[in-house]
Amino acid sequence: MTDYITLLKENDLKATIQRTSILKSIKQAGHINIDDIYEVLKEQYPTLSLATIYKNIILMQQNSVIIEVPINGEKSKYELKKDDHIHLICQSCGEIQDREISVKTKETLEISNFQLNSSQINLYGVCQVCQGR
Amino acid sequence: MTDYITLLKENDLKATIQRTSILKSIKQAGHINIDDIYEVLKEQYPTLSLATIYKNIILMQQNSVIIEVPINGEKSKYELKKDDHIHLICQSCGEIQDREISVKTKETLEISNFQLNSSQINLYGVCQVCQGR
DNA sequence: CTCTGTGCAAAGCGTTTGCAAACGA
DNA sequence: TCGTTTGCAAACGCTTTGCACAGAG
Repeated sequence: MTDYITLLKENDLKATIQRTSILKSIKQAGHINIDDIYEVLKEQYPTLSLATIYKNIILMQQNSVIIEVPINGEKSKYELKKDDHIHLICQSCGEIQDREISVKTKETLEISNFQLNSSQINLYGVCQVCQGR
Repeated sequence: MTDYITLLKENDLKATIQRTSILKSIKQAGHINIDDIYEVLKEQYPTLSLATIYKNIILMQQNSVIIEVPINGEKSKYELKKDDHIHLICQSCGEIQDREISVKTKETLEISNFQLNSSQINLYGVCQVCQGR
């Protein structure tokens, strides 16, 4: 818990129970959308409102604590901020796995005349578990 | 025009003026969102309704005539269907450029135990024009 | 103690739906 | 002609807003 408090303060945000809880639910799920955060947290905090989640998701995005993951045809999910990475999105079960962007891949993405800030790589397919069915 | 009629029929869709016009506006813009399609087309077809555009965008997506391009923090744009490619998204002017995915890049994205269907690569940065300011 | 954050309810908007009339094949 | 598509208006559902109260620093 303490680590989320620190994380928030480092990014100029007050540490409230709502915010640390949201971060906790994101961390636990890996990638999660707003409705699911609400479902998870309202058990523990029955008075928590969706509006609060929306406000904080926007805020924590602006302050680089979390990152939006837009997914084809679905509501965006959110993940804790970390270095750019690849998302393996299973079209069968919906699971999202993270993979490092290899040095080789990075090199091949250096495009002349474009000053690259961040990269978003989503690979859609079928994960190992679902292949075994 | 004829080519859009063919394109639609090849994909099991009736060729209506609304549909060919939508495709024309997408082609011309390269990447465009629904509101902008509406803005462009209502000049020429004042009775065209937003509902019709929504219905057809969904339909043409399902029938693989067009592709959705989800963009961080913005409304999705749409492009004519073509092979997977890279989007260079300028965070300064909003322009989107397409680039081929090189064979080298493709190779580095072959991930074991994942059956890859399609890839979505968005690179956010500053385009050449905007760098020169 | 002060200022920011929360929760609730209402407002706002983008998107979808139902249906009669128009249209494509 | 027959089944599909369109346009309109209403309905819907997600997201945002305003405000009084609670809570963090």
